Amino acid sequence: MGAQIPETKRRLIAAALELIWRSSYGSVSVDDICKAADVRKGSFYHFFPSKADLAVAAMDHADIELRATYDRIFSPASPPLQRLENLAAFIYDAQKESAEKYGHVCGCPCASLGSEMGAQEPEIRAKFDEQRRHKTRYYQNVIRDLVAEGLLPADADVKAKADELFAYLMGRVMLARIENDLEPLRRDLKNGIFRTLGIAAETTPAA
Amino acid sequence: MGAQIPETKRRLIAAALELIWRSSYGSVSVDDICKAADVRKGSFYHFFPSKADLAVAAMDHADIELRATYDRIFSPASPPLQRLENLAAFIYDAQKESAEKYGHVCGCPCASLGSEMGAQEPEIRAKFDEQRRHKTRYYQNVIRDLVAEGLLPADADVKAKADELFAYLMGRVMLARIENDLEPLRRDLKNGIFRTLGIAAETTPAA
DNA sequence: AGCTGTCTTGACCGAACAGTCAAGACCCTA
DNA sequence: TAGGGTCTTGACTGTTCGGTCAAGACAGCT
Repeated sequence: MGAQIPETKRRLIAAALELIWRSSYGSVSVDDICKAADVRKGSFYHFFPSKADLAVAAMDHADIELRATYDRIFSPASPPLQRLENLAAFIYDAQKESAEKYGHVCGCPCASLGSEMGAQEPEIRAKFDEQRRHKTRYYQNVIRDLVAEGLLPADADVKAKADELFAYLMGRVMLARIENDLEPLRRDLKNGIFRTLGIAAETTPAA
Repeated sequence: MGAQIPETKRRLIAAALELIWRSSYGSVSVDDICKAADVRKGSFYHFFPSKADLAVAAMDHADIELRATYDRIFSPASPPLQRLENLAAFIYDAQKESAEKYGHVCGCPCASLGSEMGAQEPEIRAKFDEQRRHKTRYYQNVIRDLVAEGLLPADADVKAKADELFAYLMGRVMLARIENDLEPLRRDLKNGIFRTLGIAAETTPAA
């Protein structure tokens, strides 16, 4: 199981993810990635048949890195409303960190890659879809618990609500990147999540 | 006023918009655009100082082309709920048309460009922001009419709701592009708009 | 006819691009 | 210690990239 990824390959993936996240797939060359990873080009093509394959590996890496965090955010030990607040806070914090580190809000690398290259590289689209389904499983789980607690009606369409939540969050994060603006995430994201799911929000926007 | 844009320049803008919409900024070269517009490269650089400047002009063109359509969709002659239904139907129809014409759902060219290049080309970000503000003016207008008709409470935050609607629609359209899937637009967009604005939806999802 | 400004042309540039390859270094196992 | 698979290296390929340029075509004006 433990795939035992070689150090060089790991460095290439990490460098690619960082560079593509900051700018874009098309703006980052294989040479850029090799230089950032301190790896020669021949090694690159030893591990990856093409630049697009590395991009897919980078998407995978980004997703897998987040799994422990998502397990913590959606821990069944927390009440479901708390989990949603955790999610909103995490998204804001992660985007804020990217802005401080790279000078601008970086959004979601998988969504940006999917938008830029999904049509031309089917494997990128497929990887995005896989990750979308993976994330909506967390959302479905918390929605079911909201139903169980009576915070959502028993006949709520769990799958539909989870899909709506994914679309809402992705849109908000991408907009934050495009506009380079964290403020709407800080101010409105929590209420937006509640509204999207149909939970009566008692809170006012963050000051 | 009538800026009198030369035919050659017009062809370059149209070709650039089409090619970038289909694929992406980074995947389309100046040569590609020139070939599609049947224009020689020297002419290109006579009209545009750089590829990025053409992209901004293409965003402008895309937006201006839509203004008459938006005026029709949001005509004050229609009841406000009808305007929102018009909007949902237009978005679906436009995306469906792009899918039939180009083989896949193309999303919004300005959002894709903004995501891909906004960080590196400030003028692209600025143009996107200008267009976002322009569109939210339509949304604010219809929200005020919804308040006037008692469909929204008198103390509704018009600007906040308009911004939420923009984010929701952009997210939905970008997701349709990434996943190459029209179905959620057809099935859920109308209800999603109502939910985003806080209007009690009496309708069930489209079959 | 001559001038001027706008537009067009096609050849041209150096840099950057994705990708290749043969040769060798390294490490495990036999 | 010999062999073989994995990895590394750096030079290399042919193409394409965004952008430049000088020369000329063409129109409108005088």
